[in-house]
This record gives sequence, structure tokens and C-alpha cells, in this order.
Amino acid sequence: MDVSYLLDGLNDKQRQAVSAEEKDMLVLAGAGSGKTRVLVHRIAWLIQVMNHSPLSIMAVTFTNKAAAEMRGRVEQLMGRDVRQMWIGTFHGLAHRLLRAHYKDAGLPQGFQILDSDDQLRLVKRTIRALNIDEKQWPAKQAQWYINGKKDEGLRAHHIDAYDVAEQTHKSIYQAYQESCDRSGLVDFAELLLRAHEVLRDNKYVREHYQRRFRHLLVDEFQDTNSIQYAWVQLLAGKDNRVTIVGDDDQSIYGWRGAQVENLQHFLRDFPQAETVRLEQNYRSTSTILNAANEVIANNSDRLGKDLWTDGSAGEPIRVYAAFNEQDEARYVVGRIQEWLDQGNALQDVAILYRSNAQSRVLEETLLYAGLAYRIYGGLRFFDRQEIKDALAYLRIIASRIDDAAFERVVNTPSRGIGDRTLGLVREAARDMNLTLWEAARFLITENRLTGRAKKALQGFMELINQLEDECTDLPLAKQTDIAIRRSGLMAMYQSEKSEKAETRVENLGELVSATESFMPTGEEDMPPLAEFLAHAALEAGDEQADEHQDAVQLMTLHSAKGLEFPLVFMTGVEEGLFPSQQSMGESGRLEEERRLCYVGMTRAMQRLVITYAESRRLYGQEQFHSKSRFIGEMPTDALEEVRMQTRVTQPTDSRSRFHSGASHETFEQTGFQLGQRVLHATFGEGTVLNYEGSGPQSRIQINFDDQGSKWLVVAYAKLTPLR
DNA sequence: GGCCCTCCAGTTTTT
DNA sequence: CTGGAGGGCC
Repeated sequence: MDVSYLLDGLNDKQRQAVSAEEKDMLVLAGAGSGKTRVLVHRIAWLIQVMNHSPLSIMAVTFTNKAAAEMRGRVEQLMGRDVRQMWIGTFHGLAHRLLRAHYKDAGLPQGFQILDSDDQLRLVKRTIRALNIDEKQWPAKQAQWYINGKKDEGLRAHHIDAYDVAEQTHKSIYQAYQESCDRSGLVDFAELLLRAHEVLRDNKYVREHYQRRFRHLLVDEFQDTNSIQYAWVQLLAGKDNRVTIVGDDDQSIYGWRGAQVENLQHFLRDFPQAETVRLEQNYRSTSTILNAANEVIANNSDRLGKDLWTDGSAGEPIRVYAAFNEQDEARYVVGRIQEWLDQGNALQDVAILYRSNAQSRVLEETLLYAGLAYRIYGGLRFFDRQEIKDALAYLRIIASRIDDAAFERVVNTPSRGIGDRTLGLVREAARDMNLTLWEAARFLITENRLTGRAKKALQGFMELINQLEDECTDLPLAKQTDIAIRRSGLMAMYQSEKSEKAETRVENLGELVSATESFMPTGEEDMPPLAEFLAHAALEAGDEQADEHQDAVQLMTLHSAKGLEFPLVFMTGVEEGLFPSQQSMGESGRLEEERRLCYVGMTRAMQRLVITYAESRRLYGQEQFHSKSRFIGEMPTDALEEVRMQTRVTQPTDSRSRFHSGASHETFEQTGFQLGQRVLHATFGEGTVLNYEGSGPQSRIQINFDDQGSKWLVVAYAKLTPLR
């Protein structure tokens, strides 16, 4: 068979990785070096050339998007259906494993997945049930604690609690887990932990999968946490080959448990592994690439990589020192308009920022300029309230023990089951170690409720029972439609007269369409409904925005990872914002910020623009930041510093920040103007921000690069104008 | 049940 | 300054 097409168009290193003999391998893949291509070709190579069955290969990614892309490209390359292949996310594959071995995992067959929102509610209820002060022990923190422990592979009983905080959190963890177990609920971290435990503790299951998967391929390995690493080790066993792909310079998720160290651990634990470096970059101009290289060179303990390109130098990186965030946004919009005038498309532009709060001013300015934009990271389809309500009905129809679903819909729409009644149900459940459904049934049969409450609760339970009787044999879409209508959910939103409610009605309609077009695979003998519910939990779905509209893309630096754009703006590149204030104390966290900077820069293909604001309104207060150290780490000859293009000579509107008593002429008599760079004997260089008074007695506010902002009397300050 | 008030926090996100 | 959450009140 002619397999040369598998190597066509690859560079030497890529070929080396694709066609390597069967061994463990670490592919250190720099930004834009074609790593997905290598992974996909490697899989095809193992099948076509090494004659492995597609069934014997497992490929793992972090996001559904990446998994879908990989699957699509493998199919395209090989020209055949590879549906039976295990390509998926860690969570998706763990779920698949637990479905197949639910008994070994100690789970009920119909176990449901708890998303983080549901998890938080359940943690909150647990805290209340334990009579712990919610103010002192916020549910968010407890949730964080629980997930952190699970990510480390720890159960509550593994934890030695030495202080009150740990003891409290431990007991919340314990009670929360009991509650999950009773209700057949599995949170995201639990999927991984439990799948790991099954593999670890059950020789039969472990050996079955070890015999099956001869090759494991893991993408974005720098993002793996401890439990994921342990998972890979277990599946690899002694005899199977592991290929990991990653880039320590793009590790930006340490704060949520990712262990960059896993790259080094891999080399330790798989000593035969060969390391292949993909260092040729096919994305950015050499100017951009070199600047990014210089920035990241400031980090220590790197595995080491030198990205290069044989592309052209392109244009310099523009650095704009904005007066404030509005000025920054105006500048960005101006450059976008210039880009459009040059015949380019809006969708090729991305505006990146460190924190979501920064998007507002950018949005307003884009809106004002009439430029379409799309924000990444909005509410996704299956995360919407009305969709979650509808799914909760489907869940409780499928599984009465699902307490999270019970809580969610027992009184939605309201049917007179208030806090008093629910309190009794929860109490009974707690006292007798029952699920909420069982407790409700108990209270009814034992006549422990007032007439009205009893009737209401009974009505709800009969509704669910009836829905099950009527629906189970119907097609999924029909089931969903009936559940939405008979439950009164649809009517509830229809009766509300607001735009929001209208959208919700539409979304419910769309949910029915989604179930119609959903194609169950029947894997692990899952009924279509169960499969759809898992799909909804594991893949929250895209945002609804028209993805294909020609629009500027707005997103955080984090969500830009893996993407590329011809024109990239990095905004708010200021000390305190980026690197963020919180990360400036610790070198490890600062280095992660630097990697984030590296990730941002390497998103740009042709043109990169970096902006920072001398002053910025943050939390209702004017703050003065100096430009980020990361800019200082870039080679000066790669940069073209742009400063205050439009001279500010008039207050622009009534909200002007300028002192009203003085005119600009008198200000200009001092010899300085806003935005001007000046040198002070002791404070160093800075930028003129504001002034008050007139003539030589006037005071002038300067944002010094190193000292922050200060007010000085012009007559005494001995300022030297620069430029 | 819904409205209004106060209080508080305030990177980054996927599953 | 904002948004979200919780508490109090009709």
C-alpha cells in the first residue's frame, strides 16, 4: 500500500514523530508547529503502516472541540469511518468506561453527571444540612476544595485534617460525597477519580483495557493533573506505548490543578521515551516569533525549545500607550478600520484581554463604530436556566434518585411546594438516609404533611410517574416535547411577557430540535435519553451566537489558546493587570503569566498590536499602572511605539477628567501637554496624566514608570520633556 | 412569589 | 463602579 501521503508535506521533525518506531514518545510542540497534524498522521500511520486496529488506539484531549477536530481529521485523512475508535476527552472516555463498568464502579446504571453549577448547589445544600455557617465557609471554596482533592486522587477518608479549615472542608466533602452516592450523581472530577479507581482496583477491568489499547496518545499534556497522569500510567501498563504532545511554555492552567511537571515526570516514568521537538513555526512572522521567544526566555526550568520560521519578518509589533481605557479602545477600533480599509476581513481580527471585565469598554466602542463582534465564553446552550430545567425533568423521569434534579424542578413551575414542605422532605431524607424522592413518598404515606402540601407534592410525583409511563417508549424528541409541556415549564415561560422569556421559549423549542437531530451511538448499551443527557452534561454546547458571522473575536488570553488570527490585539498589557496583581508575588505564578503572554503573542499571524493604558477605571477607581514588564522583555527593534496619536487639546465631553478652572493654553504655558513623556531627576521617566491650576504654580500629575503616579508642582519639579 | 434593598467581592475555564 | 446573592417585606 502506498502510504507516502502520510508523510507528504511534513518537515523532518514531523516525519520523525509520525513514522517513529513503536515506542514512547514526547513530542514537544511549539506554538504553531503543526502538532495536531502530527498527531493525526501518527494515528493514521499506526493503523495503515503498523497494521494496528483502530480499536487498539486511544487518543485523549481536553476539550470536545479538540476531540472533534482530531476525529474529523483522522477520518478525512484515512477516508474511513473511525467511530469505534476511542478518541475523546478525559472526561468523555472516563464516562464511557464507567458506563461499561458501572457495577465495578459501585454506581447505579442510570447514574447522572453533575455539572459545576449543580455541584455548587449541592455543596451549598450540604453545608446547610450540616449546620455550618455559609458566610464563614463559602460553598464556592468548599467546591474548590473538593475538586482539588479529587484531582489529586484523594477521598475524604484519605485526608488528615490538622486545622479547623481542613476539618470543616473535609466533613463537607464527606457529606457531599455521601449525598452524590445516594443520588447516583457523579461530578466532573469524580468521573476521573472513579474511573481511575476502577482501573486501579479491578484487575480484570485493568487488564482488559491494557490488552486493548496498545497505543495511547495524549494531547496538551502540560494541562494534565495528577489523576489524569495516573490514568495514563495505569492504561499504559508495561506493554503499551504512550505518545504525549505538549508544550511547557503554553502551560497556563496551573491554577486549576494542571501540573506542568507531568512532562518531566513522563520522562522519568517512561525512561525509554524519545523526545522530538517541533520547532518550526508556520504561523507568525519572524518579528512576532522572535519577540515571543525573547519574552519566554525569561522563564526558568524550561524544557527548552527554539521556535523559528522561514517566513518573512513582516511589520514591527505596534505598542500603543493609551491615555485611558477609552483611548485604548478607540485606538484598537481605529486600527481595525484601517485593517478593513486594506481589504481584510473582520473575522480575522481578535482582541485579547486578561480579564473579562475589560471587554465592556471595547464592546461599547465597537458598537459605537458599528463593527460586529463576538465574545467567546458566554453562556452556553446547555447551561441556560430553561434548558437545565427541562433536562432536570428528563433526568428525574429517568432516575428518581437524582436529588439534584428533584430540587431543581419540584417547584418549577411553582406548584405550591414551598420552603416549609421542602424543609420537611430534606430533613426526613437526612434523618433516614433516603433520597428526596423516597423521603417525599415516606412523608406522604405516613401522613406527615398538611393537606395542601401533601396534595402538591403528590401531584408532582404523579406527574413524574405518568411522564415516565407515557414517554419511555417514545422517540427522544417526543419525550422531551411532552416533558416540557406537561410539566408546565413551557407554559410558565410563555405566560411571562418579557423578551427574556420569549428567548427561553425559543430555546426550549430548540432543545426539542436538538434531541431530534441527536444521533445516539448506542455505545455501552445506553438508551438514547441517557446518552443525550450525558452529551448535554459533557458538552455544554456552543454559544448560540452566529459563529459564521463576519465579526471581530473578543476573548480572554486563556480562551485564545489553540487559535490563530491574522491580526491580534493584546490589550491592557499593564503591571497589575497583566501580569495580574495577584500573581506578582510568586515567581511561579508570574512565570505562568509570562507563558500567557507568550500564548497571546503567538496567536498572531501577520500583525500584532499591544496596548496599555496609563490610567484605567477599575472597581470604580482611577488606577495608574505602568506598562507591563513583558513589553520591556521584547526586543526594542521589533517594536514600534505609538504614543497619543490624537493630541488632547479640548475636553471631549462633560464627563471630562480635566480640571475645569484652567484652560489648556495656560497649561501649555508650562511647556507640557497631556500624554507627554517627561524625565524627573529622582522618579525617572513618566507620562503626564493630568494637571490643575495654571502657570508655574500649577500642579501636574505624572505616572512614573517605576514609582506610579504622583502630583508635582511644575515650578519645583525640574522636569525634562522627552521627545 | 416577586420586588427591592444592602452588602460584598472583584483573574483566568473546561469538563 | 458593577453584578450577584441573600434577606426582608408586601
